[in-house]
Amino acid sequence: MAPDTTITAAAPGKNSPDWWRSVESACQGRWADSKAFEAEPDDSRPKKFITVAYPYPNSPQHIGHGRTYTLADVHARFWRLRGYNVLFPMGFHYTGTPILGMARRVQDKDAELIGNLRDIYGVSERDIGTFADPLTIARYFHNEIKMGMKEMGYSIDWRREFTTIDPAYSKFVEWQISTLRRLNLIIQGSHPVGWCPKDQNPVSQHDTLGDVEPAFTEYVMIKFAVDGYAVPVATLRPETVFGVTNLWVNPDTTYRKVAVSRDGDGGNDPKAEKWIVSAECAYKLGFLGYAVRDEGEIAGSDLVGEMASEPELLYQQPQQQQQPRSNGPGRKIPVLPAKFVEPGTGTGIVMSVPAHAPYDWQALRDLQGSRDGDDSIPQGSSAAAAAVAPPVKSLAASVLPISIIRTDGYGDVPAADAVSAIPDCEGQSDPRLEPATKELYSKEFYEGVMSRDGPTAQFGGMPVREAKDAVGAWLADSGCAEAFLEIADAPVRCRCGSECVVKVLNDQWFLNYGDPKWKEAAHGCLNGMDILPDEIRQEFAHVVDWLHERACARQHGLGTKLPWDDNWIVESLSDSVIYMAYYTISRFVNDGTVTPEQMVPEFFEYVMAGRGRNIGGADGADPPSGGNPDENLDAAVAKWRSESGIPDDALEAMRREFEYFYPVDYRHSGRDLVPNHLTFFVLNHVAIFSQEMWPRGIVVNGSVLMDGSKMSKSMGNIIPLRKAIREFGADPIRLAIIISAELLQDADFNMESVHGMRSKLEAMHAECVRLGERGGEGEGGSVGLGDANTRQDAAPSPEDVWLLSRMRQITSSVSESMEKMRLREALHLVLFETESVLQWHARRAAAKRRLESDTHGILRAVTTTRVTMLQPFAPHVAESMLEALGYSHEARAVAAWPAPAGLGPADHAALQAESLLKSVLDDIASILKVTKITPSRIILYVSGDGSPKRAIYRNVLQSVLGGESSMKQVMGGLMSRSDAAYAKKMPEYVQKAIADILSDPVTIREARLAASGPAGDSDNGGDGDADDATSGTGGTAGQEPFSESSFLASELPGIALATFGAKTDVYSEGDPDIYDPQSKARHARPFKPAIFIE
RNA sequence: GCGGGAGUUGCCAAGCCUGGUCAAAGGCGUAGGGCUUAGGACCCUAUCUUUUAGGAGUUCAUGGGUUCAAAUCCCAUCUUCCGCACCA
Repeated sequence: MAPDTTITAAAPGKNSPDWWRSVESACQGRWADSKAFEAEPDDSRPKKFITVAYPYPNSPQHIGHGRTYTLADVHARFWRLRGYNVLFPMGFHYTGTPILGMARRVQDKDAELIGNLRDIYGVSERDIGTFADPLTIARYFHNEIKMGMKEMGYSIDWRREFTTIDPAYSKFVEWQISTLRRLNLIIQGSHPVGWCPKDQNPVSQHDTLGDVEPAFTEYVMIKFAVDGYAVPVATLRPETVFGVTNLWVNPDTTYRKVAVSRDGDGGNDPKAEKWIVSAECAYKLGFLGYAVRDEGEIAGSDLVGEMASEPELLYQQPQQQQQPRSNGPGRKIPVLPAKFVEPGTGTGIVMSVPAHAPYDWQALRDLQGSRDGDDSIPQGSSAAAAAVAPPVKSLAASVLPISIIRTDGYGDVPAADAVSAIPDCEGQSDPRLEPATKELYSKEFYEGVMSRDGPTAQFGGMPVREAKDAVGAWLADSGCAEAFLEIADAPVRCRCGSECVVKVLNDQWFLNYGDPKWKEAAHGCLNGMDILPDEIRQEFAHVVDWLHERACARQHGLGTKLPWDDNWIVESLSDSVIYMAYYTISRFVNDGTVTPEQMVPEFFEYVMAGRGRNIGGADGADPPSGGNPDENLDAAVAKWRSESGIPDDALEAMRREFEYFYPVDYRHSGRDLVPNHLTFFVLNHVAIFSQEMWPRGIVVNGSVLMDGSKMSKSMGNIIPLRKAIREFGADPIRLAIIISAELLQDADFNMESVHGMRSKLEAMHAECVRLGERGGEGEGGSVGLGDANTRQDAAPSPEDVWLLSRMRQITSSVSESMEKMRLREALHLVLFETESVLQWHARRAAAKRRLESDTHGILRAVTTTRVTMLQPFAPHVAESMLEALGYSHEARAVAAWPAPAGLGPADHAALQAESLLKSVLDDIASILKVTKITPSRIILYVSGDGSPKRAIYRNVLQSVLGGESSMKQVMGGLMSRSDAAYAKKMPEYVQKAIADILSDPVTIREARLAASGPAGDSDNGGDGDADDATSGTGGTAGQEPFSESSFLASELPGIALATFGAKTDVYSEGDPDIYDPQSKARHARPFKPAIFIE
């Protein structure tokens, strides 16, 4: 006897963590020894290829990661038990930037990061010391995660493991990206990114202090002119350009005069323009694709009082001739001072639209403040106004608002309305102007319409929300305006401390997901896929529609270089979209069958696209199966093959491996990857592979909450998986994860639940030990239910028949749930539903004083079935349970998923009989509860076999089963039957019969129809049609009709005595010797006996 | 804004697709009991209101509607969570 088998069969002792560890390590050792999960092509078996998104090794796994992998593992194990050849592999995603960022932070001795590593992730000081090297980090956590996966019992084929920086993988990515380019799906263009000027790096959320995602504000920069200089203003509301009355500069700021050029350098480019902007703006322009050369400064105060020209475009429009704007065409507008102008925002110069912008309105009022006779001057602004130089004041006084947008609920000058709604406004620095501005903007944006007359005539009647873009485009097309991007939630700081800017990258490579043909193919693929759960399907469809160009290359980080441009590295989501195919050959890389040098693009074309297999050759039967026909390529591959140096048999083995396992049957991942990875996965497959290699299924799961709240480092509620395994055991954790929520829901994980699962499993195991100690006829044989019917005597007990029937139902429900990945439901059935079924059986058996030897056979059989179904969920302890039940090593190794048929036919008659028994017990209990009597005798009156109620009941049953369940319909049906016209006299009974029937499950109804007498017994000929339709149901056709009175007389007294401590008599309604002191018997209805208790 | 979810009896959470088996699973909490006097261990019972006969009443965000029948289907409203790109 092998030592491992003795370890696991023992019951858990006092120290349950030790016991769990021993069970787990024994099982895991056995799996490894028997290479249980090393899948090879096998044409005699159907295959399933199940994959999960591989982990990024920048932290250890926690429970949240554990969920996705556990779901996938249960899935893989389930199909394996169903006889499929399942491949379930794993890799590690090294490419990307976060690990680089971590390494940099370790170098910088970042206290927060080091604290987290030490306290939350439990990394030793010594190891942390080595983390200055990014690869060391990746390898450390790679190992950590892998150990955790093994300890969780994931059924992974580890021979195929790889990392995304392996040279061979890089070759694969080169092939992928070159293929996409050959198919013209990769394009080049410009693209803005958050940028750290010091590191010369794009920044993302991981790279910023406080993990802020750099977001952009897109301004329209409109160029006014002063003295031969362009004076650009940045605005979010380009449509208001028609209402500009003046410009604002900050008088305390020193502006820069700069030479700006789109290309070349600002100084020497003859086309360079001279601009005046704030120093901050000049700096930012340098990152936005402009060449900027400083040519001196000018004080804001010196700009005040200058007159600016608006863009020519605005007064060239013929429409405006009808009603010239106040200052006339080609008008000049004054430059005025305002303190609210921030040099760090936009260009540091602002256009003023006093009719529609509360700040502008108020700032003008502040300047005009001392005007005589105006008693509406806000308090507090007089002092400021007094300081305004007289020429400026008179300039300001000449400015009149130009109204250009009509909005319901506002007057001609909405900004004035908005400001006057602020009591005692304290001038342009009043903080209440901010919300007022937001509100007015929002109202005008959604409800406003451009005025039909005046300067806006060209856009007259257009809703503002459309005019905004239309005017912006109109200005830009004419060269009067340009886009200006700025960090929205500034300042965003890089981890190095410097402030980030927006940088426009000019030669960025994009995957053109906007290509309509590509989208169409992706939709086609999705439509044919099994998406679990199906609710998420429309989300995929929407993402496909919504995707457009996506950057697929970056300049820094770990990864594979673009084959045609080694300044760029393949972006790390783009290098992970078809890698499942790589699993089919990675074991050949790992064992040295093929070397990275040999893995040229032609290699992949041969193995994965089937090219070059029949050129000049053998059968010509296989057309090239690549998704993209290309004869030159075929020829090239054929040529390559003859000189590749890879032995034919090795090459064929790889091709066979790919052909056998591909496509992916199910791809598992978290819900967060739906809008990116999972959709890219589909898109890239349809682009690169031929249709028969397109993925067949996706399984999406929700995230994990810890005790109801999100897991986060700051809350300290991250529990590393390996720590949890040590404490509770892998199987209890697996079950707690599965039982906590259905697939798409967020799972609320908590330790109590793990605890509960552990005791549940321990109790089950103890039961197995008990059953196993008695031995069993199936001992050493196959694991199954062949020994279920072990009773030697002829007639099995009703409760045994019932138990087997229920198990059959449960088994088929579990199978169905598993196929749809409703694992929570499946596990619930295995654990709890089965439990309550067994409890009822035990109660029945105990009431009959059946001996253990009598029930042992059936209990062992049922428990075996249950444990078999538990295997995918709790693989370790289930194996130990099977062993405890007495099954040999060999039998356990092949223990297959139970087929419902193995339990014999479900006996609906037995199901309905037990249901009757239970409802009678419930009725007795509720009578006792209400009356509070202590029963000494219970008398039952069963509706008489020949009573008219039976005939009515049967007819009603037929009506209801036939879909007619309203009183009207049922009565109509009854009337048409000659003998049932009797029903007319007892409509209230008919009503009750309908209610009785509707309160039973359909299977019970059907069984009762079959049980309520042979077809046609109460019919005077004629309508045999209805009877034929139902006579076969319930599996009791040809048997004796079910007799309520004899069933209850034999089965009820024992259990009633055990339950209520009273003896029971059962009478039929019409019995001559009936004991019925309170005339209860007349209340008896079929399957609802009347009860009298004394 | 665009898109996708969610709102159930003290809490968490099933059920809704396939309307009647739903006063509504399961877990937690609470109360009582047992295990006989260690345990944050285990087991049983109860847990919307009402009821001395198995019954009745009122519930499943809110308001309408469809139906013999609605937590479940339809419409509207309110509240709330998540994703929106170069980032794994």
